[in-house]
Amino acid sequence: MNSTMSTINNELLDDLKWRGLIAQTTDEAALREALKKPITLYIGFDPTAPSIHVGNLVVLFVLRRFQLAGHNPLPLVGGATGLVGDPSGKNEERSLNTTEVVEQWVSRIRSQLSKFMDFDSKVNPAVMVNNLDWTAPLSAIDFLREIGKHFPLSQMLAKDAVSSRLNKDGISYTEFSYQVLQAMDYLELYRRYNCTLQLGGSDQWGNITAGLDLIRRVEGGSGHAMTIPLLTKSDGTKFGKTAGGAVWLDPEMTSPYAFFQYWLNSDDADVINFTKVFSFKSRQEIEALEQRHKENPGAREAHRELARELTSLVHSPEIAQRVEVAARALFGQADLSELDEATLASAIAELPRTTVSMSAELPTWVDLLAETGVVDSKSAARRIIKESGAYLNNEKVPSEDFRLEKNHFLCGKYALLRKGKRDIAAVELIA
RNA sequence: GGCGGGUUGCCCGAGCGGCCAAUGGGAGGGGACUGUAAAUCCCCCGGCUCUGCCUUCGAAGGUUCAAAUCCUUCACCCGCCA
Repeated sequence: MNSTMSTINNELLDDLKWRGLIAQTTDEAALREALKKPITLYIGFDPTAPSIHVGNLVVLFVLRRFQLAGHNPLPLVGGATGLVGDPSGKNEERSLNTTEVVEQWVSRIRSQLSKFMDFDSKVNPAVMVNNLDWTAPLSAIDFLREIGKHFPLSQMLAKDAVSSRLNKDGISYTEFSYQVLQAMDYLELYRRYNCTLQLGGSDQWGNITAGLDLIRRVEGGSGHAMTIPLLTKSDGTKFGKTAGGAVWLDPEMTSPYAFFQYWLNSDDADVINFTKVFSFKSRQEIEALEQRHKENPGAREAHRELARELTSLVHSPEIAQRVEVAARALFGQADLSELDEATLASAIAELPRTTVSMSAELPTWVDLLAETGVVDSKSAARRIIKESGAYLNNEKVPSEDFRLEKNHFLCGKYALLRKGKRDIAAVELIA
């Protein structure tokens, strides 16, 4: 991200509203007024996994929109809060990760966050912060005297995240304290950077307002809170989940090919909403796109645009280009045997794959599919064959013990395994 | 502390000595129809060296030819009484 920053954009809140990105704010008129000048704002990301996922992108992109509008973003990675565990939205206590693991996740997430912010702007550079920096040096006694003293227990217990847990399986003192840590972050950023806005998912409201209370009590200051709605899909299922789990940004965890496919396969009913949330196209562009989508959904133009834009942003324009070409080759009507070796090789490079040796007897389709991880077990692979959803080079696999032969390899080297309509893997024959 | 109820496959939830890898629903998967969409219909849905074998019904023991189902202890949850 290196474009020159636009001047302060008074339309920001209206644009966010139009995109459906505002769930709740503190005094909106006051926030609107404050946004006429550049302000400093933050969002926290806790290291609960080695990578952030597409769900996290929703709020991260809102932070980016603020920066594009001329404000000063502080992406925060929760090196401290990640060690404690946020009870918000969780109905049971989570087990703690080791400090080594969290430390490693912090550094990975930090570098992921970096890709979406401009740290070199002369006007409003982003500043990466880690709450471990001010939390770790604090002693338990100081914490209790300087911070804890300002938290009335009645208010802490009234927070949704806490009270719902008290009515269920209970909550540990550790997770109970989470809101205090997050409140302390806001206070600390208020002091250090005059940060006066915290963004977060809608389940963060309680934690954010805890911070506002603390700022008022300790500094007599005030700030704003804004939450972003949970993104939902039209069919009611969770956004950002596939059969294989979350859609991650880390290319090792979700391949760029799979990432691209995830967006390309969005429901027609969702694709425009997703575009509003994830695309940095203007309202005019999106409305025009929506028009074309409605007229001819089968063209999948909106899907393609969304997949392209996001894959370019998250991975790179080159990678986006590559996986799109690969997908086109693999899904094209064209006979696979007509693909030239270079096209085939680069398409296959994007797929889950395995290799077999020329010397030994060639394995069965079942073994190979299980090996690539497209199915969970060989039983599952056999089942697919029985249900006639198994393909080798786009031809149906007839029986369970179907074995590959040398002449199956396209260009003498590659074979394509497919499960169902769109799950593809590759086998490479090596000497 | 006392009494009673519960803990089942990814989730919810039946089963209460053999016919149980375990009813049903949801999620998920395959097929048909399409547009690498949705809806709909049909089928599948623990694993394996697959006409059989192995591992699952909170944990560990026990009774029995045979247990998810009975007994004992432990852990956690939920009621009612103190």
